[in-house]
Amino acid sequence: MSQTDPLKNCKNCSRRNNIFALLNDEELALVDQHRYEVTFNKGEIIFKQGSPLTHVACITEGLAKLYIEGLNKRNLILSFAKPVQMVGGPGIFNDYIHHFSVAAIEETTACLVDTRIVEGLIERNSIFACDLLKRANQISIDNFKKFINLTQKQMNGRMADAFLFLMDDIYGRNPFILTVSRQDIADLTAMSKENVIRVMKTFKDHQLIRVEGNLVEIINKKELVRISETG
Amino acid sequence: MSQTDPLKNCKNCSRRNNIFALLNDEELALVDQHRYEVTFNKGEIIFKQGSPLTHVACITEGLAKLYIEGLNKRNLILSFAKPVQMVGGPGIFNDYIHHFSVAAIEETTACLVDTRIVEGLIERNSIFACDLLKRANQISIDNFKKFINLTQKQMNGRMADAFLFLMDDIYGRNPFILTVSRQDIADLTAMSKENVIRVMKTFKDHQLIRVEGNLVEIINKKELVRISETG
DNA sequence: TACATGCATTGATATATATCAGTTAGTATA
DNA sequence: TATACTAACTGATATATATCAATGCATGTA
Repeated sequence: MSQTDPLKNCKNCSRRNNIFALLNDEELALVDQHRYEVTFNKGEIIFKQGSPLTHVACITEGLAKLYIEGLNKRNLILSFAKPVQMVGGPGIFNDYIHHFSVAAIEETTACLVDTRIVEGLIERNSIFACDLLKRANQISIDNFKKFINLTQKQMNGRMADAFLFLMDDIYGRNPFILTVSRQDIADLTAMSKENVIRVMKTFKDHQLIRVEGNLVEIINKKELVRISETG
Repeated sequence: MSQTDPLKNCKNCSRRNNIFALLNDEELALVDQHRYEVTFNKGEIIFKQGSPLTHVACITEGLAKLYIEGLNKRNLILSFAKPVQMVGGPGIFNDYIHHFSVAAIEETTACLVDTRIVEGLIERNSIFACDLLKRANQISIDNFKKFINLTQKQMNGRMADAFLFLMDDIYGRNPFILTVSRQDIADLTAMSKENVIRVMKTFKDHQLIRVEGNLVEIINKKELVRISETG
């Protein structure tokens, strides 16, 4: 499955985030010297909400979830991170605290880069800074959509959204192997896991999706989009 | 009410956002040359969601609401902007579209600054850029709290939050004159206006708040905080 | 004065969703 | 093999919340 790519250094890395193309060789070498490549087992925490923010992560393999630990042990999944996404934290330039947790859903490899290095680059390379600002803005825009999803749609609409999101943005293929649990989908859609199962059943009964174990296929995308849009 | 401050130019402006202190005289003069001071009547739209983003606004007087226009004519208020807040838009560096609307709740004066000027400053002044990034990050952090409020608390908790927010962050005094409508509070807490009224009544009955017309006083802040925290 | 308009309010009702209790099935562990 | 454990699933019930319909109460307007 994975290539025989040694990921030896940032300059030749085939799994690096686009943002690093904005750095010159010297800057890239600096990043390279201050990164740690770590592989996390399924279920392991990469960043823990409330802990000091010392590194940002660049996911090179696997899949991780970004989630807020909320009230009464309930979580809210903000998003997932797959290769080659960068998972920073809004704590940068602020309180240097992680404001959400990140955990590996599958076995996940990440390069951890010292935030001080990132900050140095922001200060000396304005193109890099602009790109980070652009990314922060894009996350904001995505959050607006999520706000409407979660507060103005009911369960069917939220679930339709979730499946379209998983297919298009996370797994990027149509029959896909669902590596996230029902509870994760519940945390993503802000509903109970029981209702996740129930809505999945109605989607199955209405021939919108096909579910066989962990294999999920979107059969009627058009209708799912309609459900997602009408709430 | 308002000072005899002519707001003549950015350099001497007593109502300018802290971020402009990071600019030198030349940069500040550039901003000054490309700003338009406009007063909006109550109810008027300052920025309209979906329209091109050409300017950012610095509120110098009054109060505005930032809201997403969602499904079925329902709005979600993200936040309010009072003096001396800057209201940009995450569309900067992205699609140059407004992703939320901004409307005056009271008569509101704002300086509109060309985004191209702001972008130029970001590129040439890294301290300015870092501060903007910091602000974008802070908005993200605030949004996380909002996510938990809206998805994991029920009506009483959300309303308690709303009143504490209005007192502490928006009006900044205790008996305060509520210039936002019941519908606005509904849009802020993602509930129906009828239920806003009902919960306000129970808060009144339990001696948590005092309401007389538009005048609201928080009587039992401690209990409101408790309700907010327990959901 | 009479009328329209918009906001605040109230009560009755419908409904979306969570919770609880329990079953099943698959997987790991002793 | 037996046991424990977790995740998936199901049905019954409780409850939070929205919706609907109506009323009052301002404020402005013909």
